[in-house]
This record gives sequence, C-alpha cells and structure tokens, in this order.
Amino acid sequence: MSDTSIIQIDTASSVAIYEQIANAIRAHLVAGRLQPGALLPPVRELALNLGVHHNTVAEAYRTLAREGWLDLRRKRGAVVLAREAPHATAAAERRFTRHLGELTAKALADGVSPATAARHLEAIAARLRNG
Amino acid sequence: MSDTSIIQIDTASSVAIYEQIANAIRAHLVAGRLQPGALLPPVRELALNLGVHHNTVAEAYRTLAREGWLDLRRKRGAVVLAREAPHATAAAERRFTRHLGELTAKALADGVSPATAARHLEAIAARLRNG
DNA sequence: GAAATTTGTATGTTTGTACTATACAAATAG
DNA sequence: CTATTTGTATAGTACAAACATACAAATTTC
Repeated sequence: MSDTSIIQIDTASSVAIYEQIANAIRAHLVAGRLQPGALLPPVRELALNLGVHHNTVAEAYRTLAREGWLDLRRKRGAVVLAREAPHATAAAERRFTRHLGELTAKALADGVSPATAARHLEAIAARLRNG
Repeated sequence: MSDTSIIQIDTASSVAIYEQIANAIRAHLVAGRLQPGALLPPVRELALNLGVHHNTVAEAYRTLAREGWLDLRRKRGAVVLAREAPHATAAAERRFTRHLGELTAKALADGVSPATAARHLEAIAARLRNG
C-alpha cells in the first residue's frame, strides 16, 4: 500500500465509504499485493489522501480486522496478518453467483458490450487459474 | 416473473432492499427472461411474497422505470418496455471491473476456491459470448 | 353512468446508520 | 518523564430506508 493508495471512492455510490475502502483494501490483500507483516498507513494519513474523516478509515480497518486480515494496535498501526481462508459455505458461493449475475446485468444495462464484459470476466478467471 | 418471483432478499446485507429487488429484476430483464410487454406483479403482491412493504417494491419499480425498463401506470401495472442500451461510458466499464475484482476478492476471502470462482466467471462469460 | 375495485403514488413518521467533530487512551520515542 | 503518534470512544447531525396510512387514477362491474 505504501502511499500510492489509489483507492477510488465513488461519492455517488450508495455503498458506504468505509465499505468501499474496506473492499478496495481487501482486494489488495487477496491479490497478495499486501503481504503479512505489511503496514497500512495511519488512519489519519489515508483519510487525508481520500478526503474523508479518519474515523471513516478506522471503521474500514476495523471491518477488515474483524475478518481477520489486520491487527490494530495503538501507536503501532494496522499490520497485515497471515490469514487462512475459512471453509466456504454454500451460502457464500450462492451469494457470489447472484451478485456476479446482477453486477454483469448492471454493466450490460449501462451499455457495456457483452464481448467486453466477457473479456473482463475471463481475464479475472484466468488470473485465478494461474494462481 | 409470473409468480415464482425467486427474488432472494438478504436482510443481513447492507444493500437496501429496494435495490436488491431492482437488481434482481434487472438481471431477469437483461437475460431476456422478461420480454417487452410482460407484466410484473402488482407492488402489493410482490411485497407480500417478499415480506416487505409495498412502497419498498414500488421504489424498486420506480428505479427501473427511471432506467427505462418499465412503464408504470395506475391500475394497469408495471409493463416491461423495449429498451435500447445506452452507449457505454468509460466510467461504466471501470466501475464494472473494479466491482468485479472486489466481489471476487470477497468470495475468495469467504473461502470460495479460486477454481470454483473461475468456473462461475467463465460460465457467465460463455453465456455472454453465445448471446 | 355510478360505484367498487385495483392499481401506482404521495406524505409523514420512525428508526438506523454513515459520517464527522472532538476528546480520550495507550504505546513508543526522545 | 514528557511529547508525539497512533487507534478508540463518544456524541451529534444529517440523511435515507422502510413502513403506515391516505390519496388518486383507471378499469371493471352492476
């Protein structure tokens, strides 16, 4: 994460800002771009970068801490943990497919071509298969 | 849609119920399972099925009407329109890829295996390519 | 044609929560 | 031991979701 935090906040979105932040960081974590031991920026620093209140960032950090991704300590900061994925539930998989369908539908409704959408889907799938 | 409205509402989700309903119906529309001329159930009927207030369903219908999917008229009901997709913006495509990445990351974090996730992604991609 | 019924709509209220402001607490550094 | 840097707690404001209730319009029924 270092500093080029490149988290895009969409103020027009109905998704809460702290959730957007948590989602973005989680993506970095899952992708391995944030390794165990890494240190996230202090809540005030990231908040300044993003133009939000530091408590909003803190809420995102706490969300990820609850999921087992982070260890939060005063003065030390937010440290990435080695986290083992839980066993998948059937519900988690159903949620994924449902949201995937709805997200794709929204994209098509917004004019994204089926071919383009398919390309993006396949790109992510390929990345998953390659490890 | 007829009656087996198969809309799953997740009361634990942070997504508003009316949005969940709109998302689900939009997916049906984009997939062509709801053709122009089709009639959606009255707001009170669907609301009863889903266990929510009819105004909540009405808000979902209005959301879709604003997007050009539905024509709403008193006494006649909600009629599916023939809608042409708008021209895609770069923002729409970026939003899609970003959300796609975050959604997949969440699934992996919840224990869904990369292979399984990839399979679902490819399945939707294939459906898009085949038309 | 009048009345009843069936539809979506409008208005007001409550409740939850996102976000912020500000103050606090703890841990490290000097 | 003091100062500073971190996360945390508390309180306030604003907004919006969901509901209850009442309304309006269009069709059906008699």
